[in-house]
Amino acid sequence: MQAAIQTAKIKPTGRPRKPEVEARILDVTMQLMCEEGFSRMSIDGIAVAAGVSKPTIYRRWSGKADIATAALERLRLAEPSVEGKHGLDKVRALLFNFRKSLLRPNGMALIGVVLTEERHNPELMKHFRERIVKPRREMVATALEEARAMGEIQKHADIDAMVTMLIGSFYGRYLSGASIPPGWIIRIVDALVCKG
Amino acid sequence: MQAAIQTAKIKPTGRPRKPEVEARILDVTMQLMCEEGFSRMSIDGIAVAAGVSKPTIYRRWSGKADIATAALERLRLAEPSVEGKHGLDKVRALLFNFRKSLLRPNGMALIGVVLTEERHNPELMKHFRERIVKPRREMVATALEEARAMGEIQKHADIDAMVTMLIGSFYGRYLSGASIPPGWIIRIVDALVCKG
Amino acid sequence: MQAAIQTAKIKPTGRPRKPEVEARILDVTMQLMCEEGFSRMSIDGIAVAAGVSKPTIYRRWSGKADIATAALERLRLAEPSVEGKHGLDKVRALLFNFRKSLLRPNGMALIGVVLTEERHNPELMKHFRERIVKPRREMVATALEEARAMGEIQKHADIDAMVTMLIGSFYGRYLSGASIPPGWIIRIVDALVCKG
Amino acid sequence: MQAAIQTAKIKPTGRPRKPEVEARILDVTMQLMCEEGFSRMSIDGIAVAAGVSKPTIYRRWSGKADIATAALERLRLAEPSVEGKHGLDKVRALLFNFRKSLLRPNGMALIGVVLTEERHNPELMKHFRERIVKPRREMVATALEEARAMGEIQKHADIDAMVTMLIGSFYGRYLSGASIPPGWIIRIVDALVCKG
DNA sequence: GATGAATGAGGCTTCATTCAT
DNA sequence: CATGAATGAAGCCTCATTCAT
Repeated sequence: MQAAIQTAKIKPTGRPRKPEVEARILDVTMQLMCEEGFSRMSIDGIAVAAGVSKPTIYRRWSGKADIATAALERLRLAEPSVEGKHGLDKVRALLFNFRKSLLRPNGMALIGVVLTEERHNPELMKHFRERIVKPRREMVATALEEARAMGEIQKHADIDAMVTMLIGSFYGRYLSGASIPPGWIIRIVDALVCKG
Repeated sequence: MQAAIQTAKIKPTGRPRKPEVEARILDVTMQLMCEEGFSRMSIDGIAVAAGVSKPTIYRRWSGKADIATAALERLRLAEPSVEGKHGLDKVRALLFNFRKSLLRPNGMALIGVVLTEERHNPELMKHFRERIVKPRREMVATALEEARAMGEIQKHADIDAMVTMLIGSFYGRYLSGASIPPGWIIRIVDALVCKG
Repeated sequence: MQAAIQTAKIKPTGRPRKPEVEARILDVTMQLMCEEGFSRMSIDGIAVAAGVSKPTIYRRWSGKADIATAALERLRLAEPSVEGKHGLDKVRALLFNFRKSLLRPNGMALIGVVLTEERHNPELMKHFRERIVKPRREMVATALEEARAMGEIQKHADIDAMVTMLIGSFYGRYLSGASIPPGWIIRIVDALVCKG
Repeated sequence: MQAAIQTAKIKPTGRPRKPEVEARILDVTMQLMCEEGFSRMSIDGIAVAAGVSKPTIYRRWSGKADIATAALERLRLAEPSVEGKHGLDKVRALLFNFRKSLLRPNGMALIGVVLTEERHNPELMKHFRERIVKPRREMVATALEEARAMGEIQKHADIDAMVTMLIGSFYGRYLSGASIPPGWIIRIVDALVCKG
C-alpha cells in the first residue's frame, strides 16, 4: 500500500491519463453488459457511450474480455447501512437491501452474464463471486450467527445452508416468474425459524 | 365421403423432409446455446453441427431467435421416476434429480441464457419457466403437501416459500462457488423442518 | 404451320402439361420483371405468384434468363386499332397508343430492364427490339409514307429520322421528368411539319 | 477570438482519410453500376475493385443505395467545349458530344439503371435528371433559342419539343438497334428545320 | 409431371482490433 | 495520449438451382 502511494508520486512522463475516463468507461461497460450481455455489448458502443475513442479503451485494457473483467472487478457490494439492527432483524434488513438491488432494472442480468460467460470468461464469474456473492453471504452469515447467539434460532442451525437458502430463494423466486414483494423476506425467514 | 374425409391422411406431396433433421437441429441448438450463449451461437455453427445447410434451417424457422425458441419450447422436464417415495423422501428424491441435472455440463448455462436474453428474447424465459421451472416446482410442491399431510412438516408451513428456498438454494450454492454434494439435499430439507 | 398442327395431334405420353400454366408463368414473369427488374426478380417469386412450384418452372425453361427471354419473346405489340385514320392522323393515333402504353404502370420499366441486361442477356434486348420496337416503328413509318403520298409532309422528308424522333421524344420526355400530356403528340408532329 | 473562430481551420484529429479513396470508390461504383446494374453490383465487388475493405465503404455511406446515390450525385455533365459555335451549329456540336457519350461503353446503361431502379431507389433517377438530363437539355435549348434569334429556325418553333425530339431521337435510335453515325445529327436537325 | 425439401454460393452488414496521424 | 480511419473475419439471411418422392 505504501509502495503504491510512492509509485503514485513519481511524476509520469507524457500526457497523463484523465482519471475519470477510466471510471466512466467501466461504468458504461457494466451498464451495457447488463443491458445487452457480454456478446452483444460492443466496444464501439462502450466508446460512444463513454465519449471516447476505441483506442483510448484499448490502451487501457487488452480486449473486450479484459474490459468486462475490469468492470466486474471494480464492483463492490454497495450495501446500505443496517446499523442498529441485530440478529434476525439484521438478517431481514440485509435481505431487504438484496431485494432492492435485484429489483433494479437489469438486477438479475449480471447473473445471466456471468453464467453465460462462465466457460468463455471464467474471470467474470470469479470476480462476481468475490466482489458480490461472498461479501453478501458473509454479512448474512454473521447476522445469523448473531441471531443464534441471541437465541433467535436453534443452536445447531446450519448457518451455511440457511444463508444459501435465504439468498437462493430470491433467484428461485425470480426464475419462477413471480414478483418479489417485501413480505417475501418475512416468509423466508419464518420458514427457517421453528415457531413450535 | 364423410368417412373418407375423416380418415384421409392428407397425402403429402413433394419430397418429404428428412425425418430426424428437425430433432437434430434443435438438439444441436440447445447444446450450442448452452455452450456459447445465444449471441455467440451462430446459424452456421448449428448447420455444421447438425450436418445440414443453412436454408434447411431457415425453411423451418424464421431466424435465430425462432430456432432458439423452438429449442426451448421442446424442452420437457425429463424427471426420472421417484415412484415409491412419499413425503419428504419424495422431496429429497426430486431434489436429487434436480441436482443431477444441474451438475451436468452446462447445467446452469441455460439459466444464464434466459436471463441474459430476457430483454431481447423474452420468449426464451417464458418457455423456460413453463417447461422447466413450473413443472419442477409443482412436483416439489405436491410432495411437500404430501409431507404435510403425513405430519412430516408443520401444518401451517409456507409451502410456496419452501419450494422456492429448496430449489433456489441450488442456484445460491452454485453462485457461491461451492460444490453441491449429495448431502446438500439433506441439509436444506433439515433446515426447513423443525426438529424441536 | 400445318406440320405444327399435325404434331399437336400426336398423343403425348405421360401427363400432359396444363397449357395455361405456361402462360400464367410468363405473364407473372413479365410483370415481376417490370416491377423489380431482372436481378431482383426471383424464381421463387414467380413460382409463388404463378401458383406453381419451382421445378415446374425449371422443367420448362433452363434458368432465370431463359424464362425472362421467353416472357419477352411472347410479347406482341398489342396495338389498338387505328382503322379509318390516314396520313398524319394515323401517325397521331399510333403515337397516342404508344403514349398510353408508356403511361401504364411500369410502362418504361421494361426498357430499363433490357438496357440494364443488355450486356448479360442480350437476348432480352433482341426480342424487345423485334417484338416491340420494330413493329411500332414500321407502323409509324408506313403511316408517314402515306402522309407523304398525301402531300401532308414534304416529298423528301427523312421518314426514318422522323419515326425515330417522334418515338424517341417520348423517351426524352420521360427522362426529363416532365409529364406526357395528350397534347404532346400534336406538338411533336407539328414540329416536324413545315407550316410555312 | 472572433478572428480565430472565423479563420480557424478546424484541426482534424485522428488518422486522416486516404484522400483519393472516396473518389476511387465512387468511380468504381459508377462503373460497376453501369456494367452490372444496381442489383448485381455488390459491395464486395466495389471494395475489391477500389482496393479497400468493406468497412471503409460503410464508414462513408450507409448502404448500397446510398453509395449508388452518391455516385450519381457526383456526376456532372462533362461537356466538351463548343466555344465559337453558334445557333444550329452549336446545337449540332452539342449533339455531337452527346452522341460521343452514348457511344462510350455502357453509355446507355446508366439510363437502364435509373429506369429499373425508379421504383426502388427514386433518388437515382432524381439525381440523373438533375445532373445529366437537365443540364444537357438547357444547353441545347439555349442554343436553339440562339438559332431562333438568328433566324435559323422559325419564330414560333416549339423549342421544348425540339430539344426533346433531338435528344430523344438518340434513345429511339439506340433502341431500334441501328447504329448512330455522325450523320445522324445532320439528319435530325434537318428534319426539324423547314427548308421550303 | 409436380411437389416440397435441400443445397452451395454469395450478398449485406457489423465487430473486434489495429494503424497512422 | 487521443483520435478517426482501416481492416479481416464472421454472422445472418436469400437466391438460383437440383433432388427425391
